[in-house]
Amino acid sequence: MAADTLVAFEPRKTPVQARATVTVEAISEATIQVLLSQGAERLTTTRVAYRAGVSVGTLYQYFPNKRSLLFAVLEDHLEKVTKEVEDTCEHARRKPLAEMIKEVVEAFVDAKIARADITVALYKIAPDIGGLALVKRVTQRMQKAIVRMLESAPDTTSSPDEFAIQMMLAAMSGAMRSVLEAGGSPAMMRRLREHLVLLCQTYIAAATTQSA
Amino acid sequence: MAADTLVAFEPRKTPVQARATVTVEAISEATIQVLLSQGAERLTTTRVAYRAGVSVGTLYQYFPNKRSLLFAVLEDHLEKVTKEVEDTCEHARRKPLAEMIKEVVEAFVDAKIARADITVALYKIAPDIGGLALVKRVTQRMQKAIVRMLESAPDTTSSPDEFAIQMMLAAMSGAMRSVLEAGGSPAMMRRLREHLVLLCQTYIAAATTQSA
Amino acid sequence: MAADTLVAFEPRKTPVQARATVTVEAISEATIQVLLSQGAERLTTTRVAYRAGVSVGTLYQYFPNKRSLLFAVLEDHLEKVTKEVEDTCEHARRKPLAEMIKEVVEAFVDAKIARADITVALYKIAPDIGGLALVKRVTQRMQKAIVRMLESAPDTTSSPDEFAIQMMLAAMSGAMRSVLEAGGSPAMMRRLREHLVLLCQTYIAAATTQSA
Amino acid sequence: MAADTLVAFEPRKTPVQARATVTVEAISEATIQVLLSQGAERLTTTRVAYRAGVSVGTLYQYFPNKRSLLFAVLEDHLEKVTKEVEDTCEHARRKPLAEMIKEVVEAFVDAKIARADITVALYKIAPDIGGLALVKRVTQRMQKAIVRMLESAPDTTSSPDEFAIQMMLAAMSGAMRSVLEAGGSPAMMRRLREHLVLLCQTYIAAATTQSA
DNA sequence: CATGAATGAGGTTTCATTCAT
DNA sequence: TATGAATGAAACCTCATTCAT
Repeated sequence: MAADTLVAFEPRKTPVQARATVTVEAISEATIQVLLSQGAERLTTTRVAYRAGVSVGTLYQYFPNKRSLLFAVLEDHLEKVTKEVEDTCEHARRKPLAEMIKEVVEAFVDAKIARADITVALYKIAPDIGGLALVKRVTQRMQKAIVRMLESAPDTTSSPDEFAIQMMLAAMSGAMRSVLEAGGSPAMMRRLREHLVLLCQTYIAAATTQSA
Repeated sequence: MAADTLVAFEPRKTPVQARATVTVEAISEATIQVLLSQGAERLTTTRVAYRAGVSVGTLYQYFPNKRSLLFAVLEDHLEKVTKEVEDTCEHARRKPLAEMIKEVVEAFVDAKIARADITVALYKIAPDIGGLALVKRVTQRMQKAIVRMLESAPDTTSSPDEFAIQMMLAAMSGAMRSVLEAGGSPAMMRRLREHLVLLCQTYIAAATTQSA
Repeated sequence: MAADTLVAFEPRKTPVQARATVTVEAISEATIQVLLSQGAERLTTTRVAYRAGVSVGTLYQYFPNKRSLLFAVLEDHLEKVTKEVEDTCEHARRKPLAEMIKEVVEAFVDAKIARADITVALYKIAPDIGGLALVKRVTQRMQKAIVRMLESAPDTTSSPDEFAIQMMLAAMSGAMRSVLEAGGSPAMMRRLREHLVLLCQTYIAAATTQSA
Repeated sequence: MAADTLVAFEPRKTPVQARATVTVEAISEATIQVLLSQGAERLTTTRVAYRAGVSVGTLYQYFPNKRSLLFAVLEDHLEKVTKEVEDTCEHARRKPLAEMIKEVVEAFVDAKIARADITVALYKIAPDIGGLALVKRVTQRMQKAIVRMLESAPDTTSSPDEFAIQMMLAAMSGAMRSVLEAGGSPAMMRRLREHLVLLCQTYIAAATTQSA
């Protein structure tokens, strides 16, 4: 499996019968199960199919190859997290800057923590399937949502510094990753949440001031 | 290859002879070359040996298995970065807090950027070889060095918040990773450097104040 | 797919209804299309069905298995060529020997060239489906037709040498095959046509004389 | 297996140790054995390796893929036949035209008959491995050899008609193929031999006269 | 009758590792 | 000690065929 370009890994066949939809769902779910229980190197298409209760052939009816399967699962996960951040941005419009940052960071952290195990599992496979392109895509979506939100802030005049937002996102996800991969305790997670809010708030405040 | 426990993957034999040292060096170097030129999935022991100008058999004389080889390379890389951070911490003692942070962050960023390609390549293999344990180890070393440094700060009274330092390290490496993996331009790197300094300074300042 | 014995691979059900005939026709046509556009190894029943605009299930209603499908297509092709040769033989009765040969050879060559691409495509699948038996069958039909024709020749006394006719057919189809597979140009084809006439005429003349 | 272009299918590794040479030989031999005993569709790399008494891995050390294996075997066979024709051409120089033709045709027929089973087996796989290019190559070699031979003929003035030689070769191999595939008896083979000589002699005589 | 989801045996190929030379 | 030939488990993926809907 080589992580090539940003190819679309759409399911090879769109399920038209109800049965098929169930099957696709089962396969995706099984992929996560196997990933969690066996690890990335033991994740084989055969095993996934077995876990999903279908034959390998069936798996390959819906996913042209292993990468597309992993890609779909990763995409699904990132989509959920991104959606939550976007929604939060929408909700937080017109609130004070600090509050905005707080809500976004918390939404992000909570989304990741809620799916902690999947998140960690996906970290491992992302490089193998060109996850970078995907990550870039959702990062841009989040950035755009945050920019829109910040533009509605009542207590700032300058337009938001896009680079700073990128930095914030990078720091935020990077820190999350480090902690999640290290397998932090719930208590740890709570402190992480608080501190990440603080970190982002102070940074954005400083960056905004500076670039103003 | 499963990322099991924190087993030591020390080279099987300590090279006492000059020739052996050269060989080990050549193999390590070849590993990086292959990793960079062919990617993680095309990194085979045979290919590495070929690139190093030795036979597979010889490779296995110095490394009991593939993981130990990759482990050694990763360890070497992390060691260098960590050393540089530690040295910088030593040098920066008794300077003002902001200056301390600046120097440490810059040392870290510069070390990573100087070996950008290797760094990115190693990101990909780390999960496969239990790189987490290694990362934890060096993170602790850096944390300890930073704590020692901060304790010598003339402009703070409270002892440094260890958790905050962890957070800072996590944010710092996480942000670096995001940007490096995205393949940022040199200009991007320069801004990254500045902003990361700013981010860490404001965060540590805030965290120190808060926990005081 | 093993090329077993000379089993009849008749379509599983005789299409009594018009709709069925259309379907069978479409499937046969699709088979050729796929063969030409994708090659023999990419010729799958699913693909053929898709190209024909029906489901695999439907395909299997009319052809018990893949071999029978290919067999039918090959049979159809050979039938057409053979028919043309037979008709020509009928038309050419009582003409001078050389003229007879000329007409038969030209009929054969023209039939093959008119369907050059199909001919070449079928060469590839014939071995896989026991095409030999089929070829033998039509060769015998052509031989018989030629014998009947030659018996009506006004300028020979001896009855035709059956072996020589076999040889002629073998040489004729073999040469055609070589040239078609090599992808000869139209100009090449024209010369081939002339020379093949010459070759057969001289050979038959010699063989007739000799065996007389 | 797609019959792509005229790629060189050289063994991936040139055997340097004596053991390796033996292995390559065994694999090639086993390929023919399996082809003869099991047929083209049952010819799998696993089976070949097993028959050769080595592991699949070993097979793939010397042949990068299945096609290259079959290609090598086909090449070897064609080489032998071609060599025999070339040698015969050399020997037959300065003899009368009819004698020349006779010797060449007989050399060709004999070479094919001596390896009848292999020849037939190879007919089946040739299309799958781009055998056409190979056939073209050896055909050209034989043509060239024949031209050189004919130029030394004492009883002709005009230089030989290249197209006619091509035709002769096509007819000759085509007829051989038809008869061999039909599984002719030894008696049949003997008559084939005689008649093919006659066919070629008369044709070349006619073609030479005509084009003169 | 038609559909298309499901099957699963089996094929090709890779590659970490061993061991006789 | 170095070599590189040999191993073989195991991975990915295809496709002819069936059968419930």
